Amino acid sequence: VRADAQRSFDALLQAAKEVFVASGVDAPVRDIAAKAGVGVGTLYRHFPQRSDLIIAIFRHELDACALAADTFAAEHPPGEALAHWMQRYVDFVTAKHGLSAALHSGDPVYAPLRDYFDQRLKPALQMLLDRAEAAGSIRPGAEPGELLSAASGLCWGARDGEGWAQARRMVALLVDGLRYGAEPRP
Amino acid sequence: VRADAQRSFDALLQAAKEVFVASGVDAPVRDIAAKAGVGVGTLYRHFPQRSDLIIAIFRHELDACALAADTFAAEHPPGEALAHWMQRYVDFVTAKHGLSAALHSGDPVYAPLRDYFDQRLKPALQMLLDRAEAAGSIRPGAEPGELLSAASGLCWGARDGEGWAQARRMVALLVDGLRYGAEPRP
Amino acid sequence: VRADAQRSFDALLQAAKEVFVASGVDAPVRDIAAKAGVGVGTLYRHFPQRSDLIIAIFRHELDACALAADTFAAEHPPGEALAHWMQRYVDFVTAKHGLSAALHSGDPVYAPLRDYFDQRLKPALQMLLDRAEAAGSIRPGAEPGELLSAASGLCWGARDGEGWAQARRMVALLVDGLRYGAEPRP
Amino acid sequence: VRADAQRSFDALLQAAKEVFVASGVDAPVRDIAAKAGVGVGTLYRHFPQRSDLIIAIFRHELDACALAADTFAAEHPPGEALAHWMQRYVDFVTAKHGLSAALHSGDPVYAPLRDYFDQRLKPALQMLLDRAEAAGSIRPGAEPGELLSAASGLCWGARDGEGWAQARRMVALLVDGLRYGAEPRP
DNA sequence: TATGAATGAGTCTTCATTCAT
DNA sequence: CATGAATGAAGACTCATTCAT
Repeated sequence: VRADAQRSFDALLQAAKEVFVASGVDAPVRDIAAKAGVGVGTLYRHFPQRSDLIIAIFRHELDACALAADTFAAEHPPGEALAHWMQRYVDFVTAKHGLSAALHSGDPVYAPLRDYFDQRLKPALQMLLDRAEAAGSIRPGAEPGELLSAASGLCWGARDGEGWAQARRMVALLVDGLRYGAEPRP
Repeated sequence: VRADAQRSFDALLQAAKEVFVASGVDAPVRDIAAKAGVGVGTLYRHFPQRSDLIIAIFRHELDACALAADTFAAEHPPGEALAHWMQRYVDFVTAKHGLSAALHSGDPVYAPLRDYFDQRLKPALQMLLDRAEAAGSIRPGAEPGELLSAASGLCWGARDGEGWAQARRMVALLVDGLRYGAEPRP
Repeated sequence: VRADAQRSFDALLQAAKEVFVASGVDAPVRDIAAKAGVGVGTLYRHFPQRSDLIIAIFRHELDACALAADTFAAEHPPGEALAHWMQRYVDFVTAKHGLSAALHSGDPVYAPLRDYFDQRLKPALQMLLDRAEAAGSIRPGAEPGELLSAASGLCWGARDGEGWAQARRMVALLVDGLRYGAEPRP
Repeated sequence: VRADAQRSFDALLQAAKEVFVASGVDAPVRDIAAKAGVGVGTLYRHFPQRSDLIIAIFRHELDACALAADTFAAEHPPGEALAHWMQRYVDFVTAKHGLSAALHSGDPVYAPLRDYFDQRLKPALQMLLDRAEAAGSIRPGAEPGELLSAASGLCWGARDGEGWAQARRMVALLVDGLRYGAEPRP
């Protein structure tokens, strides 16, 4: 009995993703189960705690986001790579609507999640910042942790397409702030 | 009986202020009524919507913040006035714990709160933006509503002193973004 | 607003009495509320804990049982007063079907019930034991808490008249056990 | 495959024994299966009804308890044999925590169990009573069925070591009651 | 006008039982 | 035959909101 479980697991993950986007991370458990086409018992079997589900979703997409940093770094000039990745991060955060709220909640259950977040994304952004700084595209002194928090904040409440577009504009503005006062090098 | 009503009103305002700080703006209605020493019915009489209560609490300081725009405009060069006021706005938002959460929640219950917020602060910021733009301190096209939302978002989770300092740094960075690409005029 | 509450309170008490007899003290909260013709919220308002409801039902007769100790002590010789009261206690327990079950369940929900039970009946029995012991009618060292538990246990399943008679015989036997080895004094 | 089935059967019996002691006869089915190291499906195959499992366990231990009567009768004086066996009976009942509840539940599925109970234990206790009575260690007229019920009741709620000790003390007290008023014979 | 009692929908969570693998 | 995943009914509890007093 393996295929069933895997199918349920995947369905739950997918359903939770969608429901969290639509209703936030505090959405009723029953809604997620219903959307996945399984009983609530099945949800509880796979994810005893709500945070288990959140973490499962978060890790998956978070990895993809972190990996994108390398791709962008390889395919774009330093300054553009940074800007692009920040937009990519916006997509990640807005898609995971409410997950940053969980991250910031201070609840100790999310401690591992915070650690994982820092562990994966901070180095990725740090790398992009270093390259952009070395190229003189941005001024020095940017702190990756702060920028990630800030960008998350700028995505706050971005549920619809307009909110997403606004978040992208504001993050672009933030990146422009990094560019302000930079001394381009040859 | 008019004095009673006024007494209830004041007690509710004071109680809500304290409860919001302690438990956030989503605190149970009953807790607020209990702290005020009145029945929940009385609370609903004075504040039919939760947002009415929130507005009542924040109105005074929100007004003060809006008025500060004029002061800064009179006492500083356009670009600096804008930057200073944005920091002033950070102070307001971080002091009103949970306010930005309510603003961004998207919950229609808070619609009146958003309306009042926009009605007071948008014009104030618009004026500062216009002057800074006219002076060539910032590039054109900035949207006050977006900036207010963004700055609120940057204050997300800023409970302690460090969070406040970070919020100020990030808002300063955002303002630098506005400066980036501007063409200074004589 | 007093008549409503009283009406609900009484209805709940009456309903709970009937439901407990029919389905035991673990009957669904909703059943009791339904039988009383009120919402579950009303039940929780009056009786936040299930044990509060049980206590409310049993309190009156429990008090009467405790008071009987004084009466018996005044009207009978120490040894007989003890024996009589233990039979009185049997009547109380057998009449309150399910009470001892709740008392013995070990469920922390019933802790307040146990406390009240101990608070009322332990001192009453202790007094009777002290007097009987002082008179040399029973041997020393009897523990009131144990005896109450034991007598409750002996009433287990005593629903009909025969069960009641048997319970009385067994409790009498237990009291005889206390008498065994006593050294009568003048 | 026959050995597998037998192994599962035995494991389930042993596991159920332990789980019933720890959590009572209403313990989750899953716990028993888990402790036995088998799936719940296997449990249901061997014991379609919960009562089937209870009965299977009960009979085994009940036989051992009944046989102990002969052993005690052979190795101790009549009065002591009775007292000892009653304590042995306490051990049996407390070990089978909650089984007496099932026995008293009135559920017709347990009728054969009740019959078997009476058929095995009543004669055993009757024999001990007869011998003790003949020796003048106890007064005449004791009814084995009542005593068994009573002793079961005294074990009510005896989950921990202290409860067990108390049950033993109370049963000893009950036996002392039988001794009270006896006329020792040479 | 003030009160707070009443309502009941909404949520979480557990677990006996079935059945696909 | 064994497994354990899936199911979903059942029950406890909360709290925003209404309305009788």
